[in-house]
Amino acid sequence: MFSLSEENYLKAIFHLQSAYKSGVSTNALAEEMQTKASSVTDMVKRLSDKDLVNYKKYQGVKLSEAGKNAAIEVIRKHRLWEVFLVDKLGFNWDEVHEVAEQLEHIKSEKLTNQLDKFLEYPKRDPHGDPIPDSQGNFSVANRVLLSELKKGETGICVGVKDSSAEFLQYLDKNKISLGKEIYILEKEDFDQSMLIKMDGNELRISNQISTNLFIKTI
Amino acid sequence: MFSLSEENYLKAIFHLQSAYKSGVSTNALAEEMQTKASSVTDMVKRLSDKDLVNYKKYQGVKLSEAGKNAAIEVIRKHRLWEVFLVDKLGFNWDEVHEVAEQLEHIKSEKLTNQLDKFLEYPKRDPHGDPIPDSQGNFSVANRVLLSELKKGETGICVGVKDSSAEFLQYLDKNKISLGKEIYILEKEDFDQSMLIKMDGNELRISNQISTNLFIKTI
DNA sequence: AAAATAATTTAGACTCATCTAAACAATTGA
DNA sequence: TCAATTGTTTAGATGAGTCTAAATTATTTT
Repeated sequence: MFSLSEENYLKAIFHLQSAYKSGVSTNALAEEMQTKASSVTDMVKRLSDKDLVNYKKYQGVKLSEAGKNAAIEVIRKHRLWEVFLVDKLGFNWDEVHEVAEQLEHIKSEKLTNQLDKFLEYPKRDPHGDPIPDSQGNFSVANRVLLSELKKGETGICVGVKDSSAEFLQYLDKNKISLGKEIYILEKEDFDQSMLIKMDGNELRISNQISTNLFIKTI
Repeated sequence: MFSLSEENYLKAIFHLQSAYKSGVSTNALAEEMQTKASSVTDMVKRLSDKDLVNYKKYQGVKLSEAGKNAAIEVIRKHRLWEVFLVDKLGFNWDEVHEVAEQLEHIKSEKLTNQLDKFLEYPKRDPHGDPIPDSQGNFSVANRVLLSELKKGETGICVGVKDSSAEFLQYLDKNKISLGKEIYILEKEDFDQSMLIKMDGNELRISNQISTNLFIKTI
């Protein structure tokens, strides 16, 4: 079994690793964990002693197979609990993160698997992220950022990259939600903003927004 | 907010306090917490500094109003999660304790109250213990131990005093569950064992069993 | 390629929660 | 009542996880 802190580090390394496709640097991990580089070095050594990561001084850190499995298990629990909170307890998608951050550390295989069953084996969490199954397998999404679409193209909103409450509330306010069809009317060259059509209405979207919305093209 | 360890101490003091109706001794608390007396003294001092307990050297410890409220909140969460595990996730009543011990520390008022609502405001947990409402109020049960009934009396099984897996499994094996009607056919003077009638069948019950089953007389 | 800068690690300290061993206080009983 | 026993507290140490400040290594710049 791993400590709460160890699990959080493994999760953070997993996320950074898939974002940067290489060894994760101490500073990047410190930034992600909201802590100091020296604390990261200490923890990374402990994780290395437990063979959860491969670490060589000054060369960043990578998850071992065991570390990766542990990280995926935590992510599975996090996303299942998010589905529970939204679907069963009536939470909004911008309210679930902190609570799921706590629930993801509950240790009981039976709990996780029964929850999965109770929720009818959901494939994605409320933000469109894939949920690993009990074997740790999950679909790597066939999706692109809205910012990559060109004028005249259409896509369906399938996920968010930033799942901060602020961004999600912005989306709520503009009635943008998963499953919505979006058509690109115009795209400005100088600031990358776009004019989109959704539900028959026109809406202007900044680059900051379009680079945080995942789209499935149709 | 309180730490996991602080919450566990508050809960333990609450349970011992209502059992012994006076200040809780260091050794009793050490026994309940499965730790050493010196560790208890340390923690009790910290709780006292935070005004969660009243403590004077060598005179045991009592919960303050704030400490009592915190303890009740933890107990409320513990029992609500137990209901969730049994009613929604199909756990047996002997499997819920350790998981609920973890879930009871999740901090989110909204979560607790929405869970309560989702479960339709249950009054008792799977072991028959009362669940405090969001104001901390709960019915102090009008119940007696089975061992207190006399020959010829009848009662309904409403709770267990010992909720260890071993005891609960014994009850399962003998088809004793909450709601069952029990009639006392015989009571032995020398060992306090009793012959009971339940579901039309006769069953011999040792004193150890009858002192751990709560009954409502009818 | 040496100097400046940035990234990383080490050293030493802190808090929380625990422990053992020793000291001290309270209770019991001869 | 005073000695023995039991209960409780203190002193000092430990491990996890964190911090600051200083030292070390890597990378960039000139």
